[in-house]
Amino acid sequence: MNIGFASKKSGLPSKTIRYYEDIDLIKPARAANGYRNYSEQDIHSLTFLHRARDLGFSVEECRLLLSLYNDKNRSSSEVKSLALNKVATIEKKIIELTSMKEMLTRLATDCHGDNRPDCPILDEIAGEVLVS
Amino acid sequence: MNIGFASKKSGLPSKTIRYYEDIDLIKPARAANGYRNYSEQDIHSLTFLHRARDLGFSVEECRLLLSLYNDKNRSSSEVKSLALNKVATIEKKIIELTSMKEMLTRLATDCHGDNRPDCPILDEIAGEVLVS
DNA sequence: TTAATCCTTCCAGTTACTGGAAGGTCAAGG
DNA sequence: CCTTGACCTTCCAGTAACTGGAAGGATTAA
Repeated sequence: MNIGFASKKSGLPSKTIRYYEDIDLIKPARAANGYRNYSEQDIHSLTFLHRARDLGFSVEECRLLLSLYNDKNRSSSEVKSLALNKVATIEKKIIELTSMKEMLTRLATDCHGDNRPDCPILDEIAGEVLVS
Repeated sequence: MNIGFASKKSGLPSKTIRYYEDIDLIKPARAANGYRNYSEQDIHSLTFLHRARDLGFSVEECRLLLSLYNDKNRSSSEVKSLALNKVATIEKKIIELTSMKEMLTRLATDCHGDNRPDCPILDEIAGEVLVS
């Protein structure tokens, strides 16, 4: 099947699918006219990639996951440790975003938000008084 | 003062300070030898930028915040709405990350993580069974 | 004088796509 | 048979916000 259909099946934009080929993630066959021709297995891989990306894995991590998926001698511990590392990274990011959010919320609460120029938000960004 | 000192004062790497000049955020004076020469006011702006970036504002938003900071006719409501929009964006991101984290945690819990190849994580990424 | 540590500019690379141009192919309708 | 529209192809450039490194000039201390 050609790229438009592969896109619909996998949920990835055609542009992204071509990009994945560019970086050697999936190489489809070619039809006589030069069009890409995706097998069921290819679609499977594309869907796998789509889901792994949605779970927060980088493209390089997805490459590894895909190779592990196709490696019948893999150790599940390798996959698990990838997943747990990702969880840790995500947790760190959540903590960081939460603290940013709390700070901004406090600043916004302090600001009356009308047409006058005095603004605690700017004052605090400018001043020494930022407390997280 | 030259860029190394400005870097120490503002907490921004010299590279970043030069980059901010490149994109017209802050233009310091130049000494006779061609070195950048930062005034106290420049340092103030750099510190402002550093903090606003840390709060999650994009560089373009920082440009706007800096211009508002220097605009004595500003309305505080404009600043407040920037802050509240940012809070909303951050909240969305946190929700997204939290759902990724929960999913990965569940997958990792289901995986025994030893030297055998069978792995529920890969199975679920590959299969139709992803439930968020 | 020389070595270390600044500073300068400029070019390239990062991540993961996305947009767009220029042009080939295919299926359907008139 | 021709045209039109929707596909497909490749290639080039741009995004965000830096970061690294090369090549070379300036300053300072020993």
